[in-house]
Amino acid sequence: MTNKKKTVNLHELKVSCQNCTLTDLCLPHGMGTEEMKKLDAIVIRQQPLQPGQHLFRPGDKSHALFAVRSGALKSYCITQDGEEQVLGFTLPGELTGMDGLSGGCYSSASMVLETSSVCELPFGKLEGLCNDLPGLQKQMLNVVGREITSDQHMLMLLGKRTAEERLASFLLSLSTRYHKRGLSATEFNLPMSRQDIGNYLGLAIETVSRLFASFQERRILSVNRRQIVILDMDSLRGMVEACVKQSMGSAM
Amino acid sequence: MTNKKKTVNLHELKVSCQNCTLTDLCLPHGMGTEEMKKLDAIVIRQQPLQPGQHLFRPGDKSHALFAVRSGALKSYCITQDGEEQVLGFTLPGELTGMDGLSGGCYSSASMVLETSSVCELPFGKLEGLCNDLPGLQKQMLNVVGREITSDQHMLMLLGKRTAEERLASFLLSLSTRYHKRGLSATEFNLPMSRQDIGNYLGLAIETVSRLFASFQERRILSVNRRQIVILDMDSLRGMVEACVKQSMGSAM
DNA sequence: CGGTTACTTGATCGAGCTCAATTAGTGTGG
DNA sequence: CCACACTAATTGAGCTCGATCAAGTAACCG
Repeated sequence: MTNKKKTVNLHELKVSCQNCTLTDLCLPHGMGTEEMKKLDAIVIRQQPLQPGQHLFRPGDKSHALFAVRSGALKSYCITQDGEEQVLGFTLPGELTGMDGLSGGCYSSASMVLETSSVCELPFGKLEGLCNDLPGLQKQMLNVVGREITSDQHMLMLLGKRTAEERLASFLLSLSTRYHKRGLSATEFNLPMSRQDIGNYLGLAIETVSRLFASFQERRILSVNRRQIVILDMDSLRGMVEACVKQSMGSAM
Repeated sequence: MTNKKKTVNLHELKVSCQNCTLTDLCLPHGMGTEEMKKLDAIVIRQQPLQPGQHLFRPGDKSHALFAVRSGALKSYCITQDGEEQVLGFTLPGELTGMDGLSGGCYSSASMVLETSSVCELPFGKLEGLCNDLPGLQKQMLNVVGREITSDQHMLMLLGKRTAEERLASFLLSLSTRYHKRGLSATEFNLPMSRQDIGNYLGLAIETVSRLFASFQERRILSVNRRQIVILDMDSLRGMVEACVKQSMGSAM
């Protein structure tokens, strides 16, 4: 770590915002090269993180947003009686830590699910930069607004939808998000456990398992542990009569 | 409307941000007099609105946030199968319209529940002002962050809590919010119908009604149609083992 | 008044939870 | 390489909370 300055520099260069393939999804959406360079200057890039590691925990002094370059995170909070409540998953190109924007500390935790590479965007510097770059300020509010719309979509899901509709909606959301990222919309690996899925969707783990089995029987999915192949996208879509047409797929 | 210029001016003066009793809750929280005057200049004040009127509907081009001075609003969206999903209620001192920050249009509707007076904060002017007033920019993100935290609290409620816990949590939230506004924490009128409450909490209207009856039997509440008196606050609190300790009470 | 809407109360039923047992991966150490 | 432990996931059986269906009551309004 003390040797090889050059290697580190090369690495830094390679992962600058300009060369990142996530620009369409991440903060610098629609930015010019000059603007992106300025943003680039404030971004802190961490070493890849391992499963189980935390970006932050509830109560931690909040200091930054985090952009996921690769891997996957889950957001959750802990209820007073010690239960975990999964709030969402953050996939490449998406941001987490927005609940830290108010109150000076995070109200949720963010945990790494699979080896992930993450960019850190310090609030203070971000705010300062917003004054220079009106586009960034707009984009910040845009991203935060998407988060709100997405949360509202989840409220609808939990309030009104059956177990089957919830899982279908969840799978479609993952599919859409992976597809945006340039990956297959029909074949992907779940980065999270059944436990996490059930918790997130407000269902018992057994219900999730049974639904996967049922979808498989009906030739809608092929499921092998965490490997998912969507065989009948239309059937899934048919189950989801959502309001905010798949806005769930945005920064969650 | 064509006569009486003076009267209008007097009215305008009276309802300036400086004289508003909501400063502690609304956007200008922690602002100096000068800053508040600038904010004041961009605020549009509408005539009082009547029950049933809409501030906006899903799909409307989004142009502003709205701050409620008095009265109450409900936010909701419509699912594809025509059902209504209530997303939240906006009480005095709180903002609505944040889901319009992304995508150029509102994804939800905002409807007046009881005669309300509302301030309109145009996005464009708000953004411009953020450059002048770093405090405002911070406060904007703060308010939006609170919205996110609050939505996350609802996710937990709908995902994990029983009908009883949901209604208890809802009543405590109202109590807290009215109390902040200087009103009684124990006696208030519900601005919304049982229908709206049930819809919001993901419960059937009959369940809500039965719970009110049950709470009354147990001397926790006194309920007369929409008049609520909380008799045993501790019992209510005991039912709520929430994570983000009553952050639900913030701008919803 | 009669009609409409908001709310309450009762009776029944089922989606999904809970409890419990089984199976399939994933290391770990000898 | 295999036995062992441990966790993740599946599958089965019964039960419960809250939804649904249905009927009745109370406020409101022209």
